Amino acid sequence: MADLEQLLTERLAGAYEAVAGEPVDPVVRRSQHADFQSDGALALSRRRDRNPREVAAEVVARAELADLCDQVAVSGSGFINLTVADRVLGRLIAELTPDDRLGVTRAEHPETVVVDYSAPNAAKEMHVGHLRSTIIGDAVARLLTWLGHTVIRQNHIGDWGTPFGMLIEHLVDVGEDGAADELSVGDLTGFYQAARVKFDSDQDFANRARRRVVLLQGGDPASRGLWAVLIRESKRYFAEVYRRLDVELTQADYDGESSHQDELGSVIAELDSLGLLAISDGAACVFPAGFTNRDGDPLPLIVRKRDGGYGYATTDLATIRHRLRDLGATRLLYVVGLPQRLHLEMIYEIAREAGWLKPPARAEHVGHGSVLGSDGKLLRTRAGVSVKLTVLLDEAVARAGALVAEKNPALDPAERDAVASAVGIGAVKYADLSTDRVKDYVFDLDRMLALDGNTAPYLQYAHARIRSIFRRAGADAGPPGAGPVPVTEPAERKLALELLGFAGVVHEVSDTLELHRIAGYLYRLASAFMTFYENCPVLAAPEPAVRAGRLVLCDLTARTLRRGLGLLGIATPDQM
RNA sequence: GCGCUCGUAGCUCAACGGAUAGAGCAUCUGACUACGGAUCAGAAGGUUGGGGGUUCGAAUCCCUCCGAGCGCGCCA
Repeated sequence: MADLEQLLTERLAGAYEAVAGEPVDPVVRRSQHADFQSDGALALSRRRDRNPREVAAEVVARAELADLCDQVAVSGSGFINLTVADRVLGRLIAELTPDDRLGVTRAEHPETVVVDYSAPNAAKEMHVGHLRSTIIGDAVARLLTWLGHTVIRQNHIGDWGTPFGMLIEHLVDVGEDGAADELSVGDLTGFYQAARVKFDSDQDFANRARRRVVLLQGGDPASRGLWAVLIRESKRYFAEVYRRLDVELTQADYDGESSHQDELGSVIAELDSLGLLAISDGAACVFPAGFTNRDGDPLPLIVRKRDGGYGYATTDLATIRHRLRDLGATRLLYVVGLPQRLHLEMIYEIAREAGWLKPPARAEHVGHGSVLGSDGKLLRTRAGVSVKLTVLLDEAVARAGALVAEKNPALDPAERDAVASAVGIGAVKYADLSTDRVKDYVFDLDRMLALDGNTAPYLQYAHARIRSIFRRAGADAGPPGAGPVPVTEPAERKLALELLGFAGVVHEVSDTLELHRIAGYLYRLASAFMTFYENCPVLAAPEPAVRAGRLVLCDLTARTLRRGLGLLGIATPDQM
């Protein structure tokens, strides 16, 4: 089944082409003034030097819309307004009902997509700075997976580099068992800070740490063993955070910096053989085209430091080469904060110059803004450090729990905890995903957990209400009607039209990755349902056919909310 | 200095180049003898930071100025 917008577009496109002698685009979109509108006549009239209204009238006369639209009106300025017939809405809703994909077709050209997200640092606790990448990346991965793409999730954790010298030495000091105890309680920050303090205050320790880095990077087995303990404990901790966040990142998705260390030499050799390498101030650099520094000189990416060591830039190059050459990805998504834009653009450019990144493959920076505190600055604790993610989530869930206990005291405690988690975590995620991701936003639990407006609890409540109808209806709900669904009331029409719009939104977002458009859609859908719910009795409908039809609308709404929120990684409890 | 991102109602945010710029909160008015009032209906609230330009049409695209945040060679 084609979606409604598509159906109307096809009809009108034919008429436009007949009038114009050439294709006209765009043709049909949703409208506040009617169900749909077409503005093609305006552009066309300009090209033909004709009155837009006359052009529109001619198009309408040629288009065969009578079987789809009750009403086709031409505005004074040349807009064509389309009002879809009730029976058509009813038929399309009936067709949509048995489709468990809700009208969303799989991608015509499935591809291999790498989604790089979350990327916390090993041996450090996750903080609010990791929140957005983790949530956005997870939603992107869920969405593209559902559309039929082969999605490779990559958690590029910071598990390599100079800090590990001091961390390993501290591990030696406290003993492996002691360290495991210390780390397993999730106090990674304490462990890191203890190491840091010693490094800064104890000259002997600092020297040991530096030697340890050399040993580690030289492949010393004992050092690697100790390093592995730190990584193992870190991953254990990350897994717990991901479980709480309901984020689909697993052991298999780790692709840390350490996993590309063996490739660095070959990356540099390859760049050198291509003539891309230059020595500047003793460091091996690549100067990608189109980048300049503050003096207007070419801007280098340093791939080998003066001391012979490698930095993150080289690792990033090895990683992008691996993803393109070995994994065969054609779409690389870097879900990383906006401040890293320049660095990533340089990496992409070098990958192009090296011949690794070439069409149809492309790399996209799915950049996002920051999480701010109520003062409008980066969210920090009073002590000035980043807020721990677990602290943030604990508070969200606790607040949600209090809310649930107040609003629905009858819920048994175990159920209440599950709902509190779904609502609390959902609220945090939804707040992040419901605004344009390039903008910063203020972290405000009061607003996130509000029961009115564009929030997760509002959408979850709409879903729970529908589930409640079906619980109450019980067995006598009967099977969904097979025939056309009666759609006559304004509230029914509005709801039906929204339901038919899901596929369009999902496909649009799969391209732009503007997830807030899905959120906006779901909010409109939930609002339309709430209005319907107030105006159109379902179980007490005047006649059986209407009742059955309204149950179909309810069912479809619940499934769309559930699926839509599911794509965003947000749970939908049956009651709350 | 150069670059990136942003600037929309009192507040938080929407708006594929389309008509009269929409929601929620806060403010004011209404609606519980119907399926969960965690709701719904209505009112009021705007020179889309300023100024130019392109276009039949600009919050959106281009230029410029103002303001905010962030980047710009050996950290990640």
